[in-house]
Amino acid sequence: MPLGLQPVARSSLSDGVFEQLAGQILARRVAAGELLPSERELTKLLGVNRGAIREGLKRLGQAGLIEQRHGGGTLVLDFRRTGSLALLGQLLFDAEGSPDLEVARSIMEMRAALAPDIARLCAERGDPTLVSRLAEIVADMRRALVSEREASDTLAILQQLSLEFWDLLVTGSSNIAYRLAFNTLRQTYEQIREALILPLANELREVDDYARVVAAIRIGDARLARASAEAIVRRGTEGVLAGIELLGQLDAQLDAQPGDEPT
Amino acid sequence: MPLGLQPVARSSLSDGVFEQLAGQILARRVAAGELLPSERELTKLLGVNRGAIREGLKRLGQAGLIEQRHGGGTLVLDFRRTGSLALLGQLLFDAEGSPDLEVARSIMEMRAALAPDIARLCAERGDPTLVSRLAEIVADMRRALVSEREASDTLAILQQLSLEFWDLLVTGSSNIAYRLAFNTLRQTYEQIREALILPLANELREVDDYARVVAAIRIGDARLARASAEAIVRRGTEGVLAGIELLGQLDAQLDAQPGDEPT
DNA sequence: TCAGAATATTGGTATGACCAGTTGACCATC
DNA sequence: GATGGTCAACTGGTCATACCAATATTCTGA
Repeated sequence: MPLGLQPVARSSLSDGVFEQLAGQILARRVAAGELLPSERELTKLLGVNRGAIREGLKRLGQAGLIEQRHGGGTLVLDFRRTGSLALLGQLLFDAEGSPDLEVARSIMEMRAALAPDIARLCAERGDPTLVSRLAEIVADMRRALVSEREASDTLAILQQLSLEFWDLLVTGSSNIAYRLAFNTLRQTYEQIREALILPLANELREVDDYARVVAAIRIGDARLARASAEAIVRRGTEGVLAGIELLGQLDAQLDAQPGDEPT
Repeated sequence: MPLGLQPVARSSLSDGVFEQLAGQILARRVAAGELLPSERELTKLLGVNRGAIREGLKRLGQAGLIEQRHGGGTLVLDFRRTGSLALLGQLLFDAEGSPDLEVARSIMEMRAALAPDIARLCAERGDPTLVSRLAEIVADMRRALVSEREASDTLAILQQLSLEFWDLLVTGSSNIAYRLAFNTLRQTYEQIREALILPLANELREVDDYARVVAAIRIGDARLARASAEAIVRRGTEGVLAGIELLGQLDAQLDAQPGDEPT
């Protein structure tokens, strides 16, 4: 009885420092080029000791949001020029917790651009054991489709299998940049995983597409692998873009009868 | 008289902690699943106080290399599954300072996959001011080509202009994921910038290709923009892959008469 | 044999001190 | 007026020490 339990989220003070400051910067409540309050001031503002402040600031620096200058204060950078891909996760949700549709769209677009090339490389370099493992996943997908679960359960399972499928492909591509980018995209993706189940339904259900990719890799046909992978992600991209379009129209309607003022 | 001076490199102790530990982990001198020495031990091993250790560890955590568990030690993660794209820079050079050709190849492949889609989005969404700025860059490239500099200077200038060209395109694509990925790739790219000048020569000199991309964006022809961008990066990718091939053969020859033993 | 308590170890937090760069005001010099 | 030096007041960087909180290990007694 797994019960779907998860480890209780724990977070340190420095995590809180990081998230709060990152949120402020990404929401442009502090402009690039300005100075952050000094570390000693931040201890008062945030109510934690200086060590925690510094740990959080180091993370902000690594994320490309700030630059600490000995004696000269902490400079806020323009994250659009210096920010790292890891910021996608922070950008996906605004302060009120509602997802940023443009960010979601961006992620889907990047996925659509990378996936075909990943499959291509996989076909050029892929090894036999990889192919058999991919085939197993496809078989699992087929089983999930014909099982007598509820439709939403089936989709969730397919989504999980699909993730594993792409994970294997990325590994098979032997491209460390793809591997690392995939890690980041996946982490971000997890945050909106459930919301994407329905928009991605058309992509997830077309198991034949996945089978075509596997077949192409098996015979080392890079061009076919590429095209087949493109066919997969196209369905999903279309679904998500359509969903975003819909939500955008909804927002527009809500804006016609505004509730609260922006800051 | 600019003299070609650069800001003196400075680095804090926690930077040193980060780099040393990251280097060890990325070089697999500590395996995933193992525990790092405790913070108190690290203070002795590295000769710095615990605050600096912790700041460095926080950065390692953000980079996806470790996981700190209250009371349970610091776990080394498998960076291939959890590492962020920002690690590319660390991975590009090994401990002896020689570049990892596979990493370089990965970067070029990712670039080749993203560039066409960036141009495509740019054509779909690009605004007129963008086009005029792009046209200026192309004009500058033409000027650089016909000027009477040394060939290497010309290429360096072209390389710089090319970077600005792509930077503008990325901005025009209105895709935050591309933007952030570009930042990271660019930072890594800077480390081997000079070494890439010659392999990229064919790409840099074909200014007409760049002009075609601009023209396509101007008329909003996404398909043409995509194809033209692909033509640009293909030249560079081929050049670099050929160069890597060459170096690989060289290494193989050197390995035939080994000099020192691996650790 | 094994639950449960005691202990050691680990990361998390707090404080206070001092070092080391940066900045700007002020001033002497040229 | 421009230049360079001095000084005080910041700022981030480093250090030592203590204690809290969670986990791992050992010991103990039923």
